Amino acid sequence: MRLVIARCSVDYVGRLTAHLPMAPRLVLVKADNSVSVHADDRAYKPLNWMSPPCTLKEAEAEDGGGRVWTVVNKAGEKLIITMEEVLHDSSHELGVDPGLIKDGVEAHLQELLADRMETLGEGWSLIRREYPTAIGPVDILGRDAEGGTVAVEIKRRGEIDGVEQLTRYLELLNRDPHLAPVQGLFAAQEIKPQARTLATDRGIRCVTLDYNALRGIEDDKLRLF
Amino acid sequence: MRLVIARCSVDYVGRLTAHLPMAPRLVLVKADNSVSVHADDRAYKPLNWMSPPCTLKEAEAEDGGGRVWTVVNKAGEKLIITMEEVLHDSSHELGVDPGLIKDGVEAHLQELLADRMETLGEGWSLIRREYPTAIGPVDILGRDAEGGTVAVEIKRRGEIDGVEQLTRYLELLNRDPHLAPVQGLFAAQEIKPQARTLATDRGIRCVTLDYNALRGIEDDKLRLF
DNA sequence: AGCTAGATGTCGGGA
DNA sequence: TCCCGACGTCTAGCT
Repeated sequence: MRLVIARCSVDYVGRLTAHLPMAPRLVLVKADNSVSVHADDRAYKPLNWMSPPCTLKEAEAEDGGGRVWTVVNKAGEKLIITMEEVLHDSSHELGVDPGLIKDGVEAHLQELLADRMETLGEGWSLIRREYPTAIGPVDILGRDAEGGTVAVEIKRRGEIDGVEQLTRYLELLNRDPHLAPVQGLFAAQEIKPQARTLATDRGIRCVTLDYNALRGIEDDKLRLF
Repeated sequence: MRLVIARCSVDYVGRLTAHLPMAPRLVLVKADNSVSVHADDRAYKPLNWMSPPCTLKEAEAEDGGGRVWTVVNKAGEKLIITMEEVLHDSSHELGVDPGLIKDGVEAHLQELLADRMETLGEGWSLIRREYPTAIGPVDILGRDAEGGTVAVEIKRRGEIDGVEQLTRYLELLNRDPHLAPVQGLFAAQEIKPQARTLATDRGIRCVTLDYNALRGIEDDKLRLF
């Protein structure tokens, strides 16, 4: 990891064309040769960057007044950094990162729900997770107390495109005489009003999930063993 | 801008729960108090971060063996960084960035197409760009050679949600007796197979755009003046 | 390698 | 403020 603070201008030519006028910025070079240019605001997003795999070439400017970095990737996208004045330049060995452990994403919600179908409806049971269809897998396919089929779409945040997605699945599943009629259920930790309206209009039931409660139930289960 | 290289562990509790085991990393603190934690790979995305506005509190660890940073935002999301060993710590004044100048984005495609409706179909003409409807503006509304109305949705990459969007517009526009029947056209530099299938199934024609060719035509036009 | 769907998406514009 | 669509989306997982 190399940290350079420099007055620089930046040009990117690739999927679009972009230019940054001369100003002091942080230029970050990582072990994989990737480069990012940061201003002194916004945590997440660099002003400009080149993702790996890419190559970095460092050269003196023609007028001798600074350095020019040229970063190129396979697709021919190019990032050119012209440094007028270098204020800081240090390198550090970090090694490979052990990586991030996440909890609470959609995949996890799906696991929890599949284990506790009865939180969706009394007497409901699981047929299978990731039920395959021609247009992609349905998050959960289940059976209600009367033996009817239920297709469940799970989102962390329920928005219109999630309802559209479920609608497409339902249309397809309802063509299968073994399954039809298939009921739709839209489950999310938070459902946007527009999504709820659209779902209700299409006869799709909405359920908001309490992740902590679900996890709590799971924790209780684990505590029994 | 403050640059810290440290052996640290990180915990995030907010929209999800995430944990990073103790390892050497870059911790970046920007002038707006935002914090990001970077490993030595991937240019774009930090392992963990807190977006502004947020507050940063620095304290000694209870056992005196290091520092603990607590970053909190309005929503109560929390990022906790425990530093066991600080390998580098420097601060730099950068000032406000003059900002990025972009060119060649999506809006440009729309401009180009509006100017060259005949590339979409022989004898086609423009009614207007950003034609307003109750659910948002249609990218281009035009007329075909027979005087029929055409709604055009433009994307750089054509995917399913773009087809859904156009479908909603068409449904609405077709309720207007002055416009109906309205034909749909899905135009993009690249159209994904699933999107093409869905569009075709709904009677929406697909067109792939050649940005360079369109721009070339425009350049030729300019060269006349 | 190509494709699909998820994301702590982030970011900007308009109602 | 919320809502919605664009983004050099990025990224992981699967065919």
